[in-house]
Amino acid sequence: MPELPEVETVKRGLNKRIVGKVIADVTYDWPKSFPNNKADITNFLIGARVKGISRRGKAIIITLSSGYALVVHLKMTGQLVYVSAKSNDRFGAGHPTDSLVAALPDTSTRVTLRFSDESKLYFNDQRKFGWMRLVPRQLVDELPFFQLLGPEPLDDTFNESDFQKRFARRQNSMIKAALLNQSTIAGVGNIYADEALWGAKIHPRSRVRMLHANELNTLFTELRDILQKAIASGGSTDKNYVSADGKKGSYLQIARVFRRDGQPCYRCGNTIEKIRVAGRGTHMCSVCQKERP
DNA sequence: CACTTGACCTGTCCGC
DNA sequence: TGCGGACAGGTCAAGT
Repeated sequence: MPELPEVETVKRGLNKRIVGKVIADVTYDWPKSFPNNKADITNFLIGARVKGISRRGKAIIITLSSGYALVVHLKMTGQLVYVSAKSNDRFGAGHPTDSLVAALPDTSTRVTLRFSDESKLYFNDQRKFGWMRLVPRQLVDELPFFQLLGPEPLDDTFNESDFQKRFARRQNSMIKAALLNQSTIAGVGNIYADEALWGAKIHPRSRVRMLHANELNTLFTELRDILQKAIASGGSTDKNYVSADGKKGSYLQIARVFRRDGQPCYRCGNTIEKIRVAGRGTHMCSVCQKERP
C-alpha cells in the first residue's frame, strides 16, 4: 500500500542513511524482483556510489555515480529497509529496537545491497509485485511507468486549474477510478483517495461529469492537505509498510474513513460503510457523500 | 481513445 | 484441525 506519502517517507529516510555509500555487493533471489543482466550489475552497480534519492509518483530513484540509477517500485508489500553495520546501532542512538528489522533478511527479502562499510539495504517484498531496476539515468524518464505518469499533486506550481484540466478527458469515469489512475495525478492510491473523497463530501462512484468545479476545487484542497498530513505522520501502515528505518507510519490513527467501516462518521455519526468501487474496497459515509451517478 | 477487468503473488482470515 | 475460497490493492495487458 505504499502511496505517495509512504514513498516520500522512504525517500527521506534513504537520503539520511545511504547517500555517499559505495555498493560492494548485491544478492537477489527472485528474477522478476530484480530483472537485470550480470554485465550491467558488474559494470554499473558494483563499486558505484549513491549520489542521491528522489521520488516520482510512487517510484523511488536512487541515482548512482556510474551514470545509472536504481528505480524501485514497492507496489503493495515492498519495503526498503536500511540496517547499519553494528547490530546494536541499527537506528542510531536512542532509537527503539524493532524486531522486524532485527530479523532481516527474512523470507520476503528479494534483493540485498551490501555497502562497503558493511551496512545493508534490504528490498523486501512479500507478494513479489514490486521491482528494482538498474537503468541508465537519462533513460529513467522513458520507462513506460514514468511516461504515463500525471503531475505531482504537491508541486508548488500545481494549482486548482491544473487539477481541473486533468479530469477533462475522464468525464465518464467514476471519480475514484480517475483519482487512482496514475496518468490523472501521480501518487494517489486507495487510502488517500477514500480520505480525500470523504473530506470533499463526494461519493466515490460519482461520475466526473456530474461534479461541479467547486467540488473539484474542494477535492484538490483536501487531497493536498491529506497527503501532507500523511507525510507528517510517516505514512500509513496497514500490514507491511515501514520506513527506511523500519518504523511504521501512524496516519491510520487519524484516518477519517479508511478501515473505519462499522464505526461512526466523525462528521455526522452515521456508520461508515465499505463498498466496492473500481474493483477496490472503498470506505465512505453514505450520508455525507451522496451518490450522483 | 476511454474505460473496465483480470493477472501477477503470498499471507491471512472466515466458514464449514 | 484442515481446507477452499475470498480478500488485500498497484500497475499492466487484454478485453469491451
